[in-house]
Amino acid sequence: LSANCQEVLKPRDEQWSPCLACALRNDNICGLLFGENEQCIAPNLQLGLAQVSQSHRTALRRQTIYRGGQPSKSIAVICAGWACTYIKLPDGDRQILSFLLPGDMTSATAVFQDSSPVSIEAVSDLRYCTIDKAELRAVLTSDRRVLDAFFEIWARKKDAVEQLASDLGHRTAEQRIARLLLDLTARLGARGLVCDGRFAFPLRLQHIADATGLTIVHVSRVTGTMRKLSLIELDGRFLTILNLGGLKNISNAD
Amino acid sequence: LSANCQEVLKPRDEQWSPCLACALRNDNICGLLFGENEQCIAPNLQLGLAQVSQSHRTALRRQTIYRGGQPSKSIAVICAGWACTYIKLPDGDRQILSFLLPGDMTSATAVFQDSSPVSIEAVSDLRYCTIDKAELRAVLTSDRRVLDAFFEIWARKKDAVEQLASDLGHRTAEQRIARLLLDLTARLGARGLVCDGRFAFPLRLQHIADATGLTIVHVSRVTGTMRKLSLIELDGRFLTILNLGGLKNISNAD
DNA sequence: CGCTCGTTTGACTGGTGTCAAGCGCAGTGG
DNA sequence: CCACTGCGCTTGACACCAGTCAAACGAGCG
Repeated sequence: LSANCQEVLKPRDEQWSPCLACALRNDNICGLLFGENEQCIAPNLQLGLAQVSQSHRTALRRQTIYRGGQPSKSIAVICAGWACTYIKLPDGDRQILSFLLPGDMTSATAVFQDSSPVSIEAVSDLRYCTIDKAELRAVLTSDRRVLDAFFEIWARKKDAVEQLASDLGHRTAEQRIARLLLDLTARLGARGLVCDGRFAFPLRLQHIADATGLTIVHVSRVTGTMRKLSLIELDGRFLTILNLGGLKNISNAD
Repeated sequence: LSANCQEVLKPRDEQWSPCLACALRNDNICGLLFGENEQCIAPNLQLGLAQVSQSHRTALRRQTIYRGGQPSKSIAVICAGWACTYIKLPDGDRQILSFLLPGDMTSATAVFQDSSPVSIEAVSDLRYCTIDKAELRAVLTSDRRVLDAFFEIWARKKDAVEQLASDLGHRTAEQRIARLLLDLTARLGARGLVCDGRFAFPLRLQHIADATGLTIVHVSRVTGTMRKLSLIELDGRFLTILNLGGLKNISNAD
């Protein structure tokens, strides 16, 4: 197993120099905004793009990064750890709309708005990088490459939410959970964070329940069945996909 | 009752001169792109904005305006009638993501993409106006007002889809249907298409079922109950909200 | 008249929620 | 070292919302 898969985040243990060694940088929005790795010298760069300042922060699991409705001058990019976006329901329940993995950006549409109805919370201990909205807007309207990249991200997010809505409306508990696990596996795999179907898995059953619109009790039943069928191994800290074909079969992927 | 509420669309009956008399123009994207009514002279305008050409079309109910996945060079604005956006599920079912009312634009994110996974279908007989994506892109990147207006539309659409996901995951059949009816009433009301809680209602039970993730049988049961409780009157062509407070109570609005 | 479309109703089934109890584990403090 | 506590997970019994299947009705229409 590579070091990536075993990564356990200890944000306060180290004096990390954030972006210099970031393996994600060449693939996500950071590379575009701050330059590729080989060009990277200092946190504040001037690269033909307008200058965009960043500020790195950490959060402990369960901590709210952004409370829906409150004005905020910055958006964030996840450096390490997982977060989730959700909206609160009047009865105290919540619907998790997406899980943010390392390299993901928090709501891209928020760039042009003071506030968003969507809250963001750390799932695991978290390291993230905030970017000033105003500076980002300036870059967006001045550099066509950045604008295109953002539209690409918007479109993908939009597709994901629409897919979520369709899942919640039309799929069974088994299918929803299988699809969630497969989606996470694919997205982490693309970032090189999966080894032999195994990866660090900070979600509690409550997260899965909030994301799939189910109760924690039923999620427990379904994952229990999946384990008994040797489809997955889930021990609280790590998830292993034992039978990818079987899971895909359940998920009824189109 | 005003003429608006009784409007029955007969797209082929008349030689309409599309935008000259459009009551929606001053409130939606058309006014911004083509100019306000008093300035409107010809279908092709030059107004300080780049020139954007439009083309008016009609469709019969049930007709597909856009088939998801296929490349398309234009987006559309609904002039009269209702449409819906949906995604197809592998089992043949579909999830309706939104209903497009007069003045609404079809997926705004599609402006920067060749194709979208979301299909669009006419709910009632329809009159709509297509706008070339490339010309629109040019205006968007050159005129800041238009860009801002589009971001506003994007944000609202995003909020609506997220709200839909949360509804599908967490609300009962009664609540979902009540919320759908209230949402339509509010949006039509803002366009002046509602008189005393009454408006033309082209949706079949199947549409409501596809939008709420329910079966047509259950939708029939729930609307039947609402009728018996004198909350609504629904005779197939028109919907009347008889007890707005009662409906809102059921919908459990936040 | 016969057809289709949209709707309604009834009987039954089943997936998921609710309530409740209990277990294992990791801290934490004695 | 041990008891206590809280959190997360599991399991069982039961209830209920919504799906499925089936039949019938009315309206519109050729």
